[in-house]
Amino acid sequence: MEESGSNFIHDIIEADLKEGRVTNIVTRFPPEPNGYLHIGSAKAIWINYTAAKKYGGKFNLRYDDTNPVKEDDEFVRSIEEDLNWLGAVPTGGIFYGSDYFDKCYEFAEKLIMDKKAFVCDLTQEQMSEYRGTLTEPGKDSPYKNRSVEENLDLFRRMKAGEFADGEKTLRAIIDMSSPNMNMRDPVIYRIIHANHHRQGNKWCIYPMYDFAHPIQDALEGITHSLCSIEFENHRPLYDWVIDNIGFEQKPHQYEFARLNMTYTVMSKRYLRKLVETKTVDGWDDPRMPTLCGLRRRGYTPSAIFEFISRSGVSKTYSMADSGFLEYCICEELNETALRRIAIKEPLKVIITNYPEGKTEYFEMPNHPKKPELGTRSLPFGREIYIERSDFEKEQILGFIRLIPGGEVRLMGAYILKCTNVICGADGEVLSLEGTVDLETRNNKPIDGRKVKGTIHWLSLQHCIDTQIREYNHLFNRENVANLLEDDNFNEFINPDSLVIYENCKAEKALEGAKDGERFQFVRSGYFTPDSKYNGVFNRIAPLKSSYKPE
RNA sequence: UGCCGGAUUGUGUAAGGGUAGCACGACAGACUCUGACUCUGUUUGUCUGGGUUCAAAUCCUAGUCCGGCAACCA
Repeated sequence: MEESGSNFIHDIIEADLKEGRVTNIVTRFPPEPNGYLHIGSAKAIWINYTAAKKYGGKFNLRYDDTNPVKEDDEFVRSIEEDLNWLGAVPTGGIFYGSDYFDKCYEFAEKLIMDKKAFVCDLTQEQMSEYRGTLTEPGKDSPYKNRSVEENLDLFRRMKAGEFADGEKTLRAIIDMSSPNMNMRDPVIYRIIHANHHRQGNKWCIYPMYDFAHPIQDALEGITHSLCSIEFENHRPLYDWVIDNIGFEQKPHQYEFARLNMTYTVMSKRYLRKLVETKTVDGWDDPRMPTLCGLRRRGYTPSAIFEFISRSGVSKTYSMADSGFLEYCICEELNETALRRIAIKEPLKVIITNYPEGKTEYFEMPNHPKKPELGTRSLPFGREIYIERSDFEKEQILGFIRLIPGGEVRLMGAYILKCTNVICGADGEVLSLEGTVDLETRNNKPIDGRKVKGTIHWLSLQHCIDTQIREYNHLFNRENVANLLEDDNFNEFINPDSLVIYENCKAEKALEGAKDGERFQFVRSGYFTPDSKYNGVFNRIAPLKSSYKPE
């Protein structure tokens, strides 16, 4: 992961460094272990990781696990796996927000003693009423004037488990008339009698994010706490906590725009829904924007970071073109992927002028522009398969493939002429007959005639069976982020987001292709073996085509 | 009718008083035993109105539009 380029966050860091406000940069990635990481998480990782790296600082991973009912070890493991895969090493260490619960508790008591927090008995409904609205100020809780002693006693009894969930909360004393809702005496501790994935039953009171996060940042010596725009309104509260607890070294929060992409959703809520409704084949479905989905699809961490890096960082609401992500993986794979032949919809061709039982071998380059990547030999025989779409019964404007009586180059082999079309009763093409020009092995036709098209082929005797899965946009609308409010997004699901081809043929060299290997299937796209199902190749991305049928 | 942000070509992002640049896309052409890759060229932009200035995307001002905020979620 390179730290090339710059953005407004780097400008801030450079100014802080220059003015001597900070010396050692420390950033952090604070995922809540309540779901799988997605490409938007990768953006947050990249921003934090590269900011620290560029300025010689540290990058922490911190599981933000302050709510026991939502979090799970399963997600801790998946986050770890995804981070490993990305190669985002937490140079500053791995932490858990819940490991700071003792500290949080201590600071909460301090706030009480400083008359900056009180125990409130209001129910959730009541609190909502007291809070006011966006345009009207709230009013003070009737419990706001409890004495320090009473508050301390009550808070300790909350901790001791004397009260039921929701019976009491600890609230910061700030300002019920603040235009910022977050400052209207926000709850900082609530009672939850639940088993915590890491703390077990040690606690029955848990700090809220707004209280815990600045504390965690301060304790870890985070200098720049980078998060997405939605937390912008929380910054005053973040600063309030830091100031009122009295940390000497103050971390500062800065916000950037989260990643949105066309034709997909990024919120955990909707991703979960896609999984739960079985719209997709799990969190790692290759159509999902999750990191495990992208991994299974065949994307590389480098392509993902290239995409994020080149997309830039700003505070402007934006919608990244998912075609650009595809461009980034193709750009990389064009350089690195070995070329192979696979045929999605095979059409048999019998070469009538080629001896029965004869097999000859053609050396095919593994990469057209990189001879150092070697060659493999491809057997050729009297019966071959070609791609059904490379044949047309009639000449079509702009079509430069095989037609009856026409010629086409068999890639790396001879020029083939179609001499006969065998059709079924309904006119469907069953197979072809043809002849090859034996003079054209490694040669252009001697009579100088021009043969424009080149198609790929496979010897019927020597190929293996396989299945190919092509993936397209999950949604049929560019912007689905705003269209899902009514919860029935089924009508926006692209029915062709997964297309399975059952009876495909592939060259022998593809047999036993391993997890994580990526190939270019010539004239088709980039593919990788599926990690879940044997004998299946997933299409990572198609090759571009400038062929536009009229 | 509240508060906080934001607005630069189709998309994303630079330039922060001095020639609006880059990438992707689109279009046109060259090359090609992958209609890929590569190469060449073209196109389109500073939200609007005022103001300051020799000079404004940039500063001021008034609007407009967009995003976020009323969990004991993060």
